[in-house]
Amino acid sequence: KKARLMEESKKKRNRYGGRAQGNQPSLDGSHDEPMPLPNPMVGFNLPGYLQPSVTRILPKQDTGPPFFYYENVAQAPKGVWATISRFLYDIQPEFVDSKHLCATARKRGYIHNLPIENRDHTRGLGITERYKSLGNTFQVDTVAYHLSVLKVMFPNGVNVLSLFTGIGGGEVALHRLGIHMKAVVSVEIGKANKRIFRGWWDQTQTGTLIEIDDVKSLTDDRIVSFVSRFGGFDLVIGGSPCNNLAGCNRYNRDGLEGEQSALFYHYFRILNAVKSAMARITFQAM
DNA sequence: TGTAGCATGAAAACTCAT
DNA sequence: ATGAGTTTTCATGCTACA
Repeated sequence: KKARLMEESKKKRNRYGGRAQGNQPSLDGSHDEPMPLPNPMVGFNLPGYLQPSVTRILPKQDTGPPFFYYENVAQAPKGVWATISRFLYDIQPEFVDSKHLCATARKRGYIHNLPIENRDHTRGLGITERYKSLGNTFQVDTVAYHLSVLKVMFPNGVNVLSLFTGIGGGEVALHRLGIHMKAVVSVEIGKANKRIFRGWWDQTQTGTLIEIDDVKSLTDDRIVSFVSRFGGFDLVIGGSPCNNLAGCNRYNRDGLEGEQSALFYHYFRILNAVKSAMARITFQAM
C-alpha cells in the first residue's frame, strides 16, 4: 500500500510539474528546490517581538535605487518561490502572516456623530466585486510596516511605479505612513479597480497619477521616458497575479507559467528596465 | 447583461504520533 | 526521519434571477 501511494504521488507530481513547468525549462534545471515556510510566519522581524531579528546584507548591485517590493501568496506550488527569488537577484522572500500585524478579531463599541454614508473608498462596487477586490489587495498593515523605512529616507516624497495596482493597497499604505507621493505610474487592467483607485487618489492626493492598462504595453521605451521625466523611480511595487498559484484554485493551478501568474515575468522585465534606465541617467549626470 | 449564491478538490503545510 | 490524519488556501464555473 505504501509503495502504491508513493508511486501515485510521484506520478501526480510529475504530471503537475510538467504542466506547471510548461515549455519554459528552468534556468538551472532544478525547480524543486526547497523553500520552507517559517513557523511562526513572522518575517525578518516584528515590532516588540522577542526573537533575534535577521540581519541582511545585500550585494551592492541589488540595493537599488530603485527600491522594489514584490508580493504573492506564501503557499504557492513547490518551486515557485525559488524561481521568483532566482529572477529577483536571489533575494530571500520575507514570509509574513498578517495576523501578527493586524487584529481581525477585536470587538469594540463606538459612539460618534459622524456621517455614516460613503465611508470607505471601495464604495460603488457590488458586494461580490468589492469582496474580490479587497481579497486581492495588499494587507495594508503589513505592507505599511515594511514600507515604513522609506519615511525618513524620502522626506520630500517618492516617485512610485505601481504594477498590478488593484485598488491601491500599496498607495494606501504609503498615505497612512504620511509619505507623500510626488508621482505614481499605475498599471492596472481591471476597470472597477481603476475606478476605485482613481476615486481615492482624487480625494486624498495632490501628486501626479498616470494610469496604464496593461503591463505588456509598458514597453522599455516608455519606461525610459518616464524615468527621464520623473528623474527615476524611488519604489517599484506590486504583487503579480496569484490565480494560478493559489491553493483554492481547482481548475487552473498551473504554477508560475499559468496564464495570469506568468505576468510575474513582466514585473521582472519592468524592474530591470527601470534599473538600467536609471543607471544611464546617473551616468549621464556624471 | 450582470451579479448573488452556491458547489466544486487538491496541493502542500501542519499536527501529532511513532 | 517518517507517516497518517487534519487544516488551510489573493479561485472558478454554473445557475437562478433581476
